[in-house]
Amino acid sequence: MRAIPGPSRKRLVLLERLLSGYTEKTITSQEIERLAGWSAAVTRRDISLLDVRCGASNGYRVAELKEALNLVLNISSEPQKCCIVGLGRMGQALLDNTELEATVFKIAAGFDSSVNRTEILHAMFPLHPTTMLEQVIREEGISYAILTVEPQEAQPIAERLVSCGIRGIVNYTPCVLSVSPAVHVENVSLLTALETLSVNTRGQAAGETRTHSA
Amino acid sequence: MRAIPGPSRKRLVLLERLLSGYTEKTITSQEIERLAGWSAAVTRRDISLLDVRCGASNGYRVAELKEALNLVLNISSEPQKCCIVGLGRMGQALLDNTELEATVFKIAAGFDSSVNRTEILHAMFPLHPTTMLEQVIREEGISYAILTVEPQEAQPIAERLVSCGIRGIVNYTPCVLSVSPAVHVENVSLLTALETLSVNTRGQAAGETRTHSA
DNA sequence: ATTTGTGAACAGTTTCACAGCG
DNA sequence: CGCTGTGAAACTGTTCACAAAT
Repeated sequence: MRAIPGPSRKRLVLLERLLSGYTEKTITSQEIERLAGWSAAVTRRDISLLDVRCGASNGYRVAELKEALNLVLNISSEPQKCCIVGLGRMGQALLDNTELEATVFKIAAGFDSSVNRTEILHAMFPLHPTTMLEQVIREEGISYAILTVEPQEAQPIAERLVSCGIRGIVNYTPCVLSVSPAVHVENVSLLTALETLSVNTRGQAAGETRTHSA
Repeated sequence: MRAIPGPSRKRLVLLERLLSGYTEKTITSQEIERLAGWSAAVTRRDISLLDVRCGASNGYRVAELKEALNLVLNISSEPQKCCIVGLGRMGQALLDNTELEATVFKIAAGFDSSVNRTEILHAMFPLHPTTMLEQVIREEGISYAILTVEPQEAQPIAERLVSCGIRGIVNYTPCVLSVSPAVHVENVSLLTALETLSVNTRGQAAGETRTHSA
């Protein structure tokens, strides 16, 4: 299978999210346009990148689409282990988040530099002092890190995460992380998001009828 | 001034974040490449979209760059009002978040459908039952909403937010919101972010030496 | 009749390469 | 000499429009 271009990747993730709550048997590219906000043509292109060809005329079979999406998004096979680094307000809010319950993503560990916190807090998975970071990530085979530390810790911790082979970081800090090109970073801090919303958009660029980014 | 193309917008936001913690007087496009992960050439293009021309030779003057970025990101002038809708775990974590303290973004109200919560919780700004949503947003002139409600509430609340003229939504739910093209949505749910990291990237698309998205 | 899948045209974005400035 | 700023080229991504499929 070919590599999926950047913009399509983002849309395919949103399409997976969209279909997860969709109960009809089939869906047309026009219906996706209505629900997701990007053009039907672009959806047909995106889907043609998958290896699904559901014939024609009555739209895509939802079950088949979901399967193909799970495959390309890597969320079909084994569980994927994550860890939370930083157990302040935000980290704690994510601790008992039910959002990942029915998914392949499993939180396997939590870290904080305050031993106090790691001993007092309760979770469905073990909490460790940050000194154990490298050891636990390697032993558990953790792929993704959720970064919820204080800003001044963000860059040094990111470097440690990269050094022990993490594959991607969900960055809840407003810092820009300098990491090896091999490691993916998703910036999801409130401030970054608000600034992105706030950008002057007098005369939007083509193809951007609706701004929709993951 | 011309409209800023989509990809440049995202990078300019990250550049602003980057410079906020940068103490040198000047910065070169090569230094930005090292820190942010995209090419120096693309940075020079991005900056040329701003109306800064800082001559040549010893890099950009950081102060001048910051000013131009604040202008184009709309974060120079008056405070911009936000509200939090949904005061569960995540909403509460954002309540006393210090992240927005030194910024133009001010949280002006919080909403929850449980009156219990709005009465028990403490914040620097008033908390209201969700029934008051439209009235408070209009009266306060709130521009942005931070959506931290339960998934089943996400779409109906989004529609109410749009109907009372909100300009953008930071979406902490894993739902794809169907809203008018005029309203921007930033999807920052943990699940969406993890799925984006997880996408098969054997053979990345060009220009994507590092994945960096807001 | 409706909707997919795709070649071809178009539009947007990045890279290259270098003239010109400090 | 190093670095910016930018034409021009290369490339990526989107839209159009229609033949094929059901």
